[in-house]
Amino acid sequence: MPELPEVETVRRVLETELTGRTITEIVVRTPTFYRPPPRAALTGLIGKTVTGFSRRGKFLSLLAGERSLVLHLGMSGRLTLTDRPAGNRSVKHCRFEIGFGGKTLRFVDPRRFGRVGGPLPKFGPEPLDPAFTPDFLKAAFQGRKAAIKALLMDQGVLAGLGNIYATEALFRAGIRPSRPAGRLRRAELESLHEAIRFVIREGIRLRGSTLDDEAFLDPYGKPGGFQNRVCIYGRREGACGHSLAKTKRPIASRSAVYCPVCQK
DNA sequence: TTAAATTCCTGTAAGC
DNA sequence: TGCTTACAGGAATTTA
Repeated sequence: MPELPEVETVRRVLETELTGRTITEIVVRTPTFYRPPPRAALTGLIGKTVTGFSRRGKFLSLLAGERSLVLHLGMSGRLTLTDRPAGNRSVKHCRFEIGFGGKTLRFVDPRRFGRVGGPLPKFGPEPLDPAFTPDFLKAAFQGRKAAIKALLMDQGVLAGLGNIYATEALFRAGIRPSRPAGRLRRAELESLHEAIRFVIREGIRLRGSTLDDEAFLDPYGKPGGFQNRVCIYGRREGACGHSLAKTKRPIASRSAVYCPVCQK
């Protein structure tokens, strides 16, 4: 599922491939989005030239001068580049296509959790921004009783972490996902800060993580490499050699995996 | 203010 | 084998 490193990987590819190209065609293939895209936001792009792509957290924005189009991949969304013309009806789960005269950008989203258009929500800092510091974590967690993992995945606290990178960062920092955030000690905040930056940087460097066949692929259709560096996510035994445990209760309504030996 | 629960959806896995 | 059920996930929304 796309988290910050995956979205950043997509952003870099699209910026390289599409900047300077002019949008010639918009094909909305399935009008049955969970949140239907404002048609005008899409069709208004016709004739505009792409000036770049930006990313905030897991949100991606296509920039075309004054106009922009916000995209979120949800959990199964994929942006695919093809040399085929738009309008191929045999592509399954294709929600819309943007034609660039010879190149086509497809938004394919089987589970329809993806979003198109609309404003960006409020975010916490980017993990690789200088504003993200151990002191920031201390202030953000002050007095909070919620599980640390829930806060790490709260985009309003810190932008870009999802289940995979939060799980990995907590393992590397030796902190159990169920710990109340406000009770972390200074040394733990420091190693957590370091661990978050490490997994995000590695995730970007390795072009995201592709954990199974249906998982993330970049716009060329290429898998990422971070799955080979994963220590506990999706594994039965941790990279530490210990067998992993699940928290009794889900955290932020999803199961949380940890190493009962290494994570205190 | 915070936090927990609910909702969207469908491919996959597990259970019978 | 075929059917049913449970589950997974991110974020907006609702409820406590």
